[in-house]
Amino acid sequence: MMQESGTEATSNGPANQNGAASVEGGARDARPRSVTTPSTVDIAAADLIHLQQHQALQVARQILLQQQQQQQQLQPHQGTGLKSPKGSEKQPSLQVPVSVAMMTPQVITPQRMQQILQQQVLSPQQLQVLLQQQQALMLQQQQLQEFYKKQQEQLHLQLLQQQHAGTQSKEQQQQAQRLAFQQQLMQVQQLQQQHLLNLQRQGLLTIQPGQTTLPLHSLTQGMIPAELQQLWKEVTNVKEENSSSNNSHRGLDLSSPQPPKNPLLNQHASTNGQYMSHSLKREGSTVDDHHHSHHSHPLYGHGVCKWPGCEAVFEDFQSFLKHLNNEHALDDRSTAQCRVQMQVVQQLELQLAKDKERLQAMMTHLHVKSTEPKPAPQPLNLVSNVTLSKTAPPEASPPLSLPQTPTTPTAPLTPLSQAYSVITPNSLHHSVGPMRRRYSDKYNMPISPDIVQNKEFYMNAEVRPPFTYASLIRQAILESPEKQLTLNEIYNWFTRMFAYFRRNAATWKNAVRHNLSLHKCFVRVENVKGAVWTVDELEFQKRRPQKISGSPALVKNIQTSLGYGPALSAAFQASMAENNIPLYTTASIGSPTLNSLANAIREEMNGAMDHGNSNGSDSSPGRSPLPAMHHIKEEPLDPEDHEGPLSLVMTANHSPDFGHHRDYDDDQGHDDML
DNA sequence: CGCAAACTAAACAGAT
DNA sequence: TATCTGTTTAGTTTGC
Repeated sequence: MMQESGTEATSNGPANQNGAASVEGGARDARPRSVTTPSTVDIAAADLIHLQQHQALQVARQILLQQQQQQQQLQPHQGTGLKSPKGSEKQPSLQVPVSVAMMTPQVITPQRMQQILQQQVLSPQQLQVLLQQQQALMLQQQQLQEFYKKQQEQLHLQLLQQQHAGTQSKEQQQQAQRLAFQQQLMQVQQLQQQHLLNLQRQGLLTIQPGQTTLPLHSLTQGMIPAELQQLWKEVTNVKEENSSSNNSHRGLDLSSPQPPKNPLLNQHASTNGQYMSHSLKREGSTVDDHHHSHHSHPLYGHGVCKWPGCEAVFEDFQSFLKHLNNEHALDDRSTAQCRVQMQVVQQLELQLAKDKERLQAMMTHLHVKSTEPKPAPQPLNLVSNVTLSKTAPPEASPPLSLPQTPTTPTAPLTPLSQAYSVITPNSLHHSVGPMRRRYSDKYNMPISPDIVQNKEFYMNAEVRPPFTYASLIRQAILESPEKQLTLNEIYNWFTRMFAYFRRNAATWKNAVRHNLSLHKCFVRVENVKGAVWTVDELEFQKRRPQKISGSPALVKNIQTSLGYGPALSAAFQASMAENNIPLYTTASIGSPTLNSLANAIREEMNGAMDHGNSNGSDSSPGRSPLPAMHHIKEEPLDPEDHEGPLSLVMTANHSPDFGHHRDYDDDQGHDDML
């Protein structure tokens, strides 16, 4: 009885209602028959990014123009252009790219929010979404701050050390400077973009062909040339100040050729530029060390100098350091850059703050008490307090699990969101919500990449993971050193990895057992101390193909992924590497989606694809792979042991969503299993 | 609508 | 005996 899961059931559906657009379909390619998603838009994620970058460049150019104008007065000649398109520098005009003009960037203005609210009464899920976003924003803010601090530190160091370093070619510096601006602006924009994408993903924000809402506004609007000019002035002043102050310290600096211990640098040396994506530090890893810069020197990664505008490659960190000292000595430009960046960041923060306030107000208005007044990164908890009239259903209990809300349909998201999900930082909450029972097969893909990446999320959020039990069990087993686990260990894995499984133990444990027995891919092996379960990968893979061939949509997805996947991921990787912003790449927010995508693609290719459509009929018993090892459970004739196909779609967007937290059931939660 | 897959519940049996 | 582990069956939900 308790289960009554019944909960909602209903709703679901309407994934597409709001104008969600299908990213995939559109732009990227015209798949033979693209999916059904008719609709709307098609702004491929990649396009979005490009667009933004383009805009960012434009903005940067404008800024540069301003600066140059000023500089020119001082030093008439300066030349050389950066790689960027010509001319930009000389012309005074601040041309705004058409694209920018068209976009009329706007963020989610209060009005927009209102619209959303009005359109559909804010459903609990939506609220959750909002809350999550808010959290995300806060996180981002924090990261920004960190980043900023680092930059400052760095700057300071450089100032001290290199004050004396001769002034090298101005031109070089100028170039670097320009690029630096561009990159930094882009970085900031990306931040916003993330936010936006998240919103879009949630369906709260819809992008339509005609009207594209892009985050740029903050830059284009927030930072108008005039402001920048002002900034520049400030900067120059500061620089002077610095230089004067530096003089006083200079003696010290000179004495020490190498920067006084810069922890950062030292550490980096060890990593030697290796840029590790901490986003998911898989296993061991210390808890959150992502803060520690040692992970990645902001200016050095992948053996490349990350100094804006500089892409020099270095073998070792030492070389890089030299380069840094020589080529990027601290001077006006560097200082200026930082200053500008500061401003930009501030602008963004303001923006974020505003949105945050809005959210708060909204929530308050809706009687939702958010626990998160403070920007604590605590993921997912906010929601907990939502006071919904709903009674917590035994099953999904979380307050949120509410039944239906059109917006965050179980069915995960519209195509659009799916597409985006691939690109956006998954970490942020996929909207889960309601999905009560099962998520479409699409989510059954091999979760490994995904699960790992969202690990923290699932560990803390009582969100039902969008994977089938079979997938989860497989994951648990594969993660174990021996690739085998006892039933109890599997249980433990579930509870450890998913907050969701800290409750209703009887139910899901039963399901686990059921799955173990039912699916051929799980092989029971007698062991000294009992029995352990292993995974017959072949069997597991076997099932996937069926689904694919079966559903056009899935097929299409895969095809898309395959077709563009590589390109996309490559592009992303490049782009990420390029602007790799510690902010984004690092932390919990992680943007692993790209990796996820890549991994997913890889997996799919390996598995599913090869079987391809081959058999739609079913598992051919005959050819069943040799029993890999262990004895296979003898199942003479199982009626329907056909395993389910895990569909492999790589949509990364499961929709987990925010967490409800544990406060709820904590009490009963884990104990049962433990 | 039918089918297949997944989920939930539960009965049942053997092992501890 | 109680609990755990495994197997099965049945009913429901969901997506295609």
